[in-house]
Amino acid sequence: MDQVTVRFADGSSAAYPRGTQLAAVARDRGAGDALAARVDGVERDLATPLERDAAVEWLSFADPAGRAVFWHSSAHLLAQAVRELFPQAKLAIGPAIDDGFYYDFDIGRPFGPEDLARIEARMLELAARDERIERIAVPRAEAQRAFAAAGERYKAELLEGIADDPVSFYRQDGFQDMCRGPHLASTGPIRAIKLLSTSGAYWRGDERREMLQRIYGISFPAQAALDAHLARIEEAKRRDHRKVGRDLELFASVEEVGQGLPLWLPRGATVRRLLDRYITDLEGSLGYEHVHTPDLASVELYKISGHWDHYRDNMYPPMRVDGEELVLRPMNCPHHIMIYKHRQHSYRELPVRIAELGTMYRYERSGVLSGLARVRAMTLNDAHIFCRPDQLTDEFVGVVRLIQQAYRDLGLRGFWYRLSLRDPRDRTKFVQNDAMWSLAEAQLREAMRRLELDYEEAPGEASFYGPKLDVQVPNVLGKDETISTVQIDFYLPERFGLEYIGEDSQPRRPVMIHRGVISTLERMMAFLIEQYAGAFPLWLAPEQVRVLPIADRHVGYAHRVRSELAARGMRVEVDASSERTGHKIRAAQLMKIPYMLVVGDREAREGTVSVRSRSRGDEGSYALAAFVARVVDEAASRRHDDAPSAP
RNA sequence: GCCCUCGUAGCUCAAUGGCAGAGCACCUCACUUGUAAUGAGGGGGUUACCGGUUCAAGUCCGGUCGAGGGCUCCA
Repeated sequence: MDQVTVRFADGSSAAYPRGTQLAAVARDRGAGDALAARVDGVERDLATPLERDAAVEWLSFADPAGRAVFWHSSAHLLAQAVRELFPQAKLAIGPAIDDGFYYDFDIGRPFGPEDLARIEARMLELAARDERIERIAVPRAEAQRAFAAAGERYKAELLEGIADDPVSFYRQDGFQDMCRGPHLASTGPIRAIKLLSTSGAYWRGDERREMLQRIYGISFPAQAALDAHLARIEEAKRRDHRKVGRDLELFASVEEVGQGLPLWLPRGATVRRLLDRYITDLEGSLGYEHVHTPDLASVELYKISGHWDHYRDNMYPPMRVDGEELVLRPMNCPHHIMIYKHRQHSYRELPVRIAELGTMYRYERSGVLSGLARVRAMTLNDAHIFCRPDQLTDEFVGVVRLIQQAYRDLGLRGFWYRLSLRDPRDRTKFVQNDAMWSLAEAQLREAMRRLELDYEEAPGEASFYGPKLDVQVPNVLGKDETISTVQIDFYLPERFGLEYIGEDSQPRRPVMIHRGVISTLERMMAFLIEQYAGAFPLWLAPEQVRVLPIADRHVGYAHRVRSELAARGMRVEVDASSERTGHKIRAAQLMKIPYMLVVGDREAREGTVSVRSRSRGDEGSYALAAFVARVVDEAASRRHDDAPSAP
């Protein structure tokens, strides 16, 4: 009785004849949607025979790992279609990514939109044939010969980086590609495909090497899922902060001012001021001291900090005046350090928390600029905490609590924590001081434990001077963005010779924490615009209430209503145009103004307002005083629970 | 910076190599309006910029600038 015992993820187990293929087990277990499987933790094709007892976990399209298999096979299908349509194409790499797949080709010319349509159509034809995908083992030498004969120099180079002999290939319908796998059992499940874009991409991500042509695509087991995905992309476009920023008159970029140098229009500047006040007040209540420092500094300051050596390429070149070399500051920390150094500090007064919404200038390469999200002049919600080593954990915990509070008020959700640590093997990217790193990393873990927060560790993602916590927030497309960051720094205190006087009246070295909570005002603005589709919660709305008089004779009463609200700090305008009420409502809705107050004969006579909410529509009549009280209260509560308005 | 795509009125978009147009917005006039667009009229353009091909260029070609999608970068 030659059997193997299989344990499944649900805890059950079953016995099968040795050599049974996973596909047969899946059928037997009713796991018809399995695309591949994890066998003892290793991903395998369903064609894999079971040769010994094993733990098996099915991977379907519902699992990230299953999707990766699906998209990886889709990438092979893309390569097959391109190879059939462009026989001269040389293949590079084609992995699955978070949202689909891509494949890099060298075909000696770029792909155009018509090419994408043809390739996509060919992929669908190939998938419909439901060809079997099989894994084959090819002796290394044979693969080398084949690549050389076909001129597949990229594949040949990839093979050099692989130690296996034989190496695995996957073959479908006469097309084959060197690949580790696993893959789908056949091409049939790939029923809906969309090729989304083409772009240039450097071979191996190295800008000194060949520029290849990359095709991005996505695929699904069913058309409905593809349609839903494309609808999400459309929704993201509708919310794009660059479009909403223009439509709602929040900010503008003009060529005459320069690349990456946006102008904040009055409405956008209002939101910016509100964010500035909000975070400044919150920090003030938590013991931060706000300062103002200049946007320029002597280049000497950055030579001391070490930034000049590490970061010069991203700084604007120095201006020479009166024998001095000045640079636009690319960060604020050296200025804050000088404020700390301005006088002596006792161990009793630490921690010192110096904060500033400081404007910084970074020379970003032109290709990376994007709306407000990536600019060359930006104002960072920055602060530097100078503390004793024994205070580090407490201070770190305090910063994380501050972040949590800000996210509650701003309505940021779905975020997670990433501890970015050094890669101990990379001796060039990180400051060399093993004891310092170990201590800092241990203290961060301890703080996270005390906060009872889950986090992921990301080795190699630390900054050069110390480990950090990044708070990742998913944007409209579900992609994570780093919004807040808390960085431990033992390095700059050393560079600048920072001190405090200890209990024993001897000088000691403080530790620094660099932290940004709401990122730069530019990036936070971009993020919030997209999150709210421009329909800011009442407390952040640039115009909170608009009064709509029915006819000219009601304009006087409308202004009285406006004054009552303005006296309570509300931002209110009157639409005194000669349009019909429907038109005024439409205009206010399109500007996403939270409340519209319709006032006519009845309201003027009774001292009321007819309230319309942008999200809930007509809410009926309110006594003016009652509405004022309600709306003032709602703004103070910073509620952000009203649904985004329809387009 | 590199690859590709794109650049027409404030916005969204038309215009086979053959007279630069529409809707919205703006201005004027009339209407005095009750919960998502009242009607009529008017102004607004070196078709991003520079050069070339052509009898003729928004359209074709080259360059520059800018934007977008990626690559690279993000201490």
